[in-house]
Amino acid sequence: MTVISTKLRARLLDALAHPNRIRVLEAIRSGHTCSCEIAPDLNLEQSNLSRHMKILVDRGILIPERDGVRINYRIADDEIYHMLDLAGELVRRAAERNILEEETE
Amino acid sequence: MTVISTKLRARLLDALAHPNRIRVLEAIRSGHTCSCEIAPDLNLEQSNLSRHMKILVDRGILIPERDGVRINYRIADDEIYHMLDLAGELVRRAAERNILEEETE
DNA sequence: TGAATACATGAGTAAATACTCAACAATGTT
DNA sequence: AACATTGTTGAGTATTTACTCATGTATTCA
Repeated sequence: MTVISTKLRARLLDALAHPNRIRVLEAIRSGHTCSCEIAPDLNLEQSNLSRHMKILVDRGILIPERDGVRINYRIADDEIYHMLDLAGELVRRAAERNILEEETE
Repeated sequence: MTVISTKLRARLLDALAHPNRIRVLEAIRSGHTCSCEIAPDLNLEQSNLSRHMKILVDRGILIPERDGVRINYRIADDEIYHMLDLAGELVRRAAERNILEEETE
């Protein structure tokens, strides 16, 4: 079996490791398709969002498709959402553990 | 349903988003338990590794347990490995997509 | 052609990150 | 107590990141 590059995995995880990029992906998940919708929705500066989108595209997470003046984005792989859900699950369970640990201290 | 903090999720993902921290987790997965084994195995400066371990512990990913002079680490939640596997899967599939896209260009 | 809309980018800045070396702290052994 | 082993931490540095403001580019439509 092939060893998967830790570097590429780190690059992927890193692309997801920003609150605003997570929010962008959730926005796309819930139906938004272009920056022009996402920017006001998330209250992000246009140039700032553009740079976040570039990161998500460059890392193969989003696929851009021009449609007139706008650029619609779609997720490259639905498993990305699985990743975000799993991260949420882990955070939830970590919080539970900490509560339990405090109780037994 | 509760909205999971994007900030906490980002912090978790960020903790995993470094090649050496991924390698550390793989080392622990494969049976290593303390820095004294991991440092030479991964060829990392001891103080550097110590800081990586601190990040993993602080973010609730590893749990440290003192045993004499050494500190043994164990994974707080096995789903962390699931996360790393999923990241690998996503990277693999992204690479496949790029090959296919190049062919159709 | 000129205006409008959507997006990208250069320049500058502040903060965070990863790393190294040297010194320090904790634990166990003789 | 002296020493060895393991791990932490302060200081310094280089690089990267996120952000903003202003400007530039691409596309559409009047």
